[in-house]
Amino acid sequence: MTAFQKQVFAALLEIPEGKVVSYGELSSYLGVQSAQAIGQALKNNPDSPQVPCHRVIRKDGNLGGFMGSLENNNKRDLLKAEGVIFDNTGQLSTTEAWYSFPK
DNA sequence: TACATGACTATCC
DNA sequence: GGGATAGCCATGT
Repeated sequence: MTAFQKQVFAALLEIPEGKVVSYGELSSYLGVQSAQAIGQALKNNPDSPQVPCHRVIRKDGNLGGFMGSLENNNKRDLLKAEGVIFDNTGQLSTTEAWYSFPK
């Protein structure tokens, strides 16, 4: 568990229910300029049920590759239950779900 | 220590 | 507008 990962997860927990953030925004918030670093931290997610890693999506509104790695299409429904609507192609259907970090 | 990889993004044909 | 390219940072081998 690196300090960087802790920051990633801490930031994730600040995301209110029904909101999502992009890798880029998250990385900027943490002070780095690499969204891939975020992905690395997330895929090593030690607390998968606790950390809402499914609230981190690509900047273009696509869920990204983690969806297939996890379950099937249940993630979309899970997010939908939280208020984040995706269409059947895995694209974010509403721009109102985007969350901006206060920093 | 050095090189390769990735759940990404921005730019350039 | 869509595909290819090159930076980007942290990790793992």
